[in-house]
Amino acid sequence: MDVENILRQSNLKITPQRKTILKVIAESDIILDSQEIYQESARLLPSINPSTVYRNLDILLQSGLICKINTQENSAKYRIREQGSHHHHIICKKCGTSIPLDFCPMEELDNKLEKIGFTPTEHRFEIFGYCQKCSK
Amino acid sequence: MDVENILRQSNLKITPQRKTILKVIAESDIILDSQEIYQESARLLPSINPSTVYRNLDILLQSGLICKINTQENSAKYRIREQGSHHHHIICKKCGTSIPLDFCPMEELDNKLEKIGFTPTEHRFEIFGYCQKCSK
DNA sequence: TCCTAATTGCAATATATTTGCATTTGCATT
DNA sequence: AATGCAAATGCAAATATATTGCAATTAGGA
Ligand SMILES: [Mn+2]
Ligand SMILES: [Mn+2]
Ligand SMILES: [Zn+2]
Ligand SMILES: [Zn+2]
Repeated sequence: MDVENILRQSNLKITPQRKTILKVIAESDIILDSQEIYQESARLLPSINPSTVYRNLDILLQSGLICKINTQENSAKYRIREQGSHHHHIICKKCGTSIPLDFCPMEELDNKLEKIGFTPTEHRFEIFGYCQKCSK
Repeated sequence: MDVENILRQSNLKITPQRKTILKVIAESDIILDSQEIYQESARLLPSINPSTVYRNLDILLQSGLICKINTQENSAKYRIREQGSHHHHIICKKCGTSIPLDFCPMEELDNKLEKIGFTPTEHRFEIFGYCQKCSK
């Protein structure tokens, strides 16, 4: 689906700025920080302002369209959140409910692993416990 | 072991500032951010300067005495790195080498899980791949 | 087309962290 | 114990990152 319809589906107003920002994030094959998102957006839409980028990152996050990754570096990174993409689960030991997570620990480790020369191929991450209903 | 000997073991000069900073991190039962580490250090050693805290956090990190955690919030958090404490592994599929990690993804998720009312009891995190030797 | 709330740009502000530099200090060596 | 010197510190200034108030603009439904 194209950026415009994705925004419509989330009941977000369609503005050139918002479309550009989401497009930049969606079409990047690497995770980007706010600076990079601003810079690339400004290349496509020179009049765009950093505040607009920050504000839209918040809105897109809240709408669940993007994910925020906290890396080793000092600025947060963002990536598109595609349904059906790689993800992990929280699993309730009582009722079996499986809640998908929008967080993958690998994203924070890629730098570190590269430094020690380790080439990851698979990983496993699962959280077990009790969901809200079953903890009561 | 006491803070002074830990520093000596890592060939770090022993200064009142460094001792205080490490003590604050070591004796806290929660992970602290740089501000909190500065504030608590300043309570014990009023003359200490924020720059000194930042510089020492870097040095202690490099020496492997503390771990840096990247949380959802805007500032990094730190905790002591105790040998034998909870940790995860990187595992080489060829030679079987198991490398311990000083990173636990749970630390970044505790806030998020609490918000959705999930009470975690166990978790699993493992990375598989090829170590430096075996990738060649 | 009109209306209104949402969005934007801009400048000011806030917060977190880094850096240059002069001074002080830990500690190895005499 | 005195000396020498690299390492560490304090301080102020600089950077980097993110937020906010406000007036002007704009999207999109009525
Ligand atoms: Mn799933
Ligand atoms: Mn182990
Ligand atoms: Zn994953
Ligand atoms: Zn863990």
